[in-house]
Amino acid sequence: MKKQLEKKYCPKEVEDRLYAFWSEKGYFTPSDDRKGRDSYTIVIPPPNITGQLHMGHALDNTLQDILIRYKRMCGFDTLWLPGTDHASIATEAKIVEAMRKEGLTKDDVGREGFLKRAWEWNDKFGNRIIEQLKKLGSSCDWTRRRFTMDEGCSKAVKEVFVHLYEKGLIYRGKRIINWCPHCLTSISDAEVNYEEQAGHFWHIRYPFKDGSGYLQLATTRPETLLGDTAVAVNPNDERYKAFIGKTLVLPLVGREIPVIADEYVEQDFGTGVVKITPAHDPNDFEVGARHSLEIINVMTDDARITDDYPAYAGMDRFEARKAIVKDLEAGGFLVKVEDHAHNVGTCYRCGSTIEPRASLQWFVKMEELAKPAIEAVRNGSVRFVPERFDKTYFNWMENIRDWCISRQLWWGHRIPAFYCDGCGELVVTKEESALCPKCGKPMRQDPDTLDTWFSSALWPFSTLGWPDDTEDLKRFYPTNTLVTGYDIITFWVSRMIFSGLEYTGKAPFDTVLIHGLVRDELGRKMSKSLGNGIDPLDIIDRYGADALRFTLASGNAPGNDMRFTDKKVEASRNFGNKLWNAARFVLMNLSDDGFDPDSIDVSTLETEDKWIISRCNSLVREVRDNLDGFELGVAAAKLYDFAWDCFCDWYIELVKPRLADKESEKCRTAQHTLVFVLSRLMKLLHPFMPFITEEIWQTLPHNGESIMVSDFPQYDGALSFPADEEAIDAVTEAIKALRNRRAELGVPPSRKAHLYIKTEKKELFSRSAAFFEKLASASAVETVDASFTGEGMVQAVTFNAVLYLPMEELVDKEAERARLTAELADAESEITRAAGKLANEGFVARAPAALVEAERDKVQRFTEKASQLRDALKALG
RNA sequence: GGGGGUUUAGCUCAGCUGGGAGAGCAUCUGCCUUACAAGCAGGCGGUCAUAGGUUCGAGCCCUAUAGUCCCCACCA
Repeated sequence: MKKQLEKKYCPKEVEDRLYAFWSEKGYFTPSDDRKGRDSYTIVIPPPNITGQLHMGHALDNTLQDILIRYKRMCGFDTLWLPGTDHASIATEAKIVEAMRKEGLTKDDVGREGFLKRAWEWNDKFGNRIIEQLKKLGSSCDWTRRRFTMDEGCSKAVKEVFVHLYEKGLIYRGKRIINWCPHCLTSISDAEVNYEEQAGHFWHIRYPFKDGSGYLQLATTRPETLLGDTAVAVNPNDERYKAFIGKTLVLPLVGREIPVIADEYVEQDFGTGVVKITPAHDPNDFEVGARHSLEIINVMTDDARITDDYPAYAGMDRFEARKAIVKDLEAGGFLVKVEDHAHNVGTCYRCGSTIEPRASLQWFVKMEELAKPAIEAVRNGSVRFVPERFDKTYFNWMENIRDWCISRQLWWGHRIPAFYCDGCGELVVTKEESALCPKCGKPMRQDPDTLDTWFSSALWPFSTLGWPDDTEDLKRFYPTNTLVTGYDIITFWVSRMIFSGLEYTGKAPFDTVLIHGLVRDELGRKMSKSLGNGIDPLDIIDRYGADALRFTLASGNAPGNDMRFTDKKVEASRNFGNKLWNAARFVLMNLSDDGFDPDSIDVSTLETEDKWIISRCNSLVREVRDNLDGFELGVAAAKLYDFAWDCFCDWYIELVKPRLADKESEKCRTAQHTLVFVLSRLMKLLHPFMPFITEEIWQTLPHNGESIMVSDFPQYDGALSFPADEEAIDAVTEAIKALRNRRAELGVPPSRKAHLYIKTEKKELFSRSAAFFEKLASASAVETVDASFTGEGMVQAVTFNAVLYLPMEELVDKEAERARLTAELADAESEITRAAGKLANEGFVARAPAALVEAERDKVQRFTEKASQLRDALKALG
């Protein structure tokens, strides 16, 4: 009984059904009987619970799924561990926004109420992106799904915090941090985007207290003048040396401030005089620290002027700027205003202008942690693919600054530090609450939460049960490949590396596979504000998940950005359809289901069977090599070429005549070869296109219940037939030459012609007569002796084959002469080129012997060819 | 200011450790050849950004220049 497939492949009918099938069978979960084997583990870069699947996720997860499916089929104890990230600031912002629509603020609902809403949000939306990942075909072990705020991850976070604190690597200190007056939290340096804005330089005079004149300086932010506690000049600046140590009176405020000397001031820039506002500028803060200056904060959390300056109190910083400039002008302090473009830091979440602000925050001391992390990459324990990204990494790690980990947010891991309001004692503990060790009173927990990346940094091991010494940790840690975009090497990858080394003593993975960004058709970054994002789910809906996956996996090199166009997906969809139809062909020609798809009796094979099997065998080796080397795009291209060109366009066509006689042994061998090769091809393609390959494989004769858990093909020396490969290559070359010639002459395929072939491999060509009849419109094929001459000469190079195609269309002797003359010229130039190389002593002496031999062979063949052409010209008269 | 990518066919891009330039799309010409028109056959199209250098031999390695994109730092 023959199974039949629909004429066109329809992904929608297949994908959900197969995904459910795999899932029910439990294939995604590492099976117990593989325990003890070499493990292969990937942890997913956890998507934000606020997120929707975008092309970046689609790419990232396609690559991971290809690797994990490949390794699973290779027999590894394979785990792909999924989960989500609580994404503190992003989620909190969304919830605040949702509450705003209800007319509520955070303070209205309180911390408990807010967190309740946040957890509800997670329940409601945290699943969304997980379900979307399934649509892509992701073979994650959902039974091990984790969340950065679940109990285990939270335990790991506390463990690490306490560990680092006790080691002296976490400290609390007053520093300048980036403050977002809209989100009302500190944000890390990495979360600040700089954009150039048109601004001004206000030149202001600061008078000396003793009335002996003034110093002139320039500022882009006159409102910070309220917090000035010094004015600085370069100690080597001859213009100002005399003023160092004198006292100035701060305009509008009246505060007496000193003139100090600091190397930080550049003499050439502006007037060479700088106002110092330690509370509102990172550089000024450093200067202030060096000179023990007072730190005066002049702004509230939401960037309004504090009540300490009644004239401006309550004004927003930009209003205050106007007011202050106006007052400076009125007071005669303002000298001039210049236009000045400068970079302004903005919040990556909301775009508000960042206010640098001195405040009390928690920091991780990075220098000591960074050293082993740098070493791990330098000595190869962790490898970036492509390699060049280690430079990005080194650049960041070698210039690392302390990491501000406290956030003034509620959604996140609360800092496990407790204060005693009575005596000011500080306790850091893993416990839920604490009593003051000095006065015994209940302590108050720090209200702040940790940077999202603090928990993400622990992801490769916290998800496997660390700090407990769990079975999973032993079985799957360290993980193997981390797949992510180059945009988060510094945020995330670097932090996982130092964390893994510090807490587990091992690098968390051995390879970091970096991919680029998916851009739109015009090469622009996909973004919400541009509205140019392409929804992967929409693409899946229109073309199928396999088409999307194949598109993302092919046509670009690791680490490079790619442009996404519907055209590319169409090409992939067409490829899927091609496979589908190849399978239909094989099935409709299958006379029984008894063929073993996994082995074949080599002794029964015809030359063309050996040709395709041998080609397929080389393909197996190459694809394995490419996948092992993370060259997924190269592997995809080879599979595409083999499937379309070798298998469909040649092998199937070559074998069609044999399939006509269902009773013959040759037919059965062809059927078996078709099944054998197609089945192997499906396995090789399965990591890339899991759905269609499973569907086809299931329909073909098969061993086992799913391609997903079948064995990935292995190179087999017994399936290598170089002589047969060369033979069929010679035949196809001749066929192409004939087709070419016929097309040039405009002869329709219906016009058959008698073919004479002169060759040193008579047996091969006469045996191949059917191929020439089927594929080169020959009416009959006759092999002839070397003495034969005739009209319509067509040449192939291999085996000195010369084909004669006598046709009425050739009567134009002049045209024929011109063509032969041109071919002769080509042949002669080939001879000249090769002979020239051989005449080069350096080449003969230093090039590999095989290469030299090949050139000699060429000279011989083309000499032969040229001689044939001359004969043909002579015969033409 | 520091670092990195990229420049190959009309378009989008491959080209792994140097050994005669490839694919898809587009375009042109012929084909419904009983798996596939989402297809088949054939063609057109490239001084591999520029200038030097190393080498018997360079798209690939080195140096410089130009265009373009990105990352990091951030000048009051």
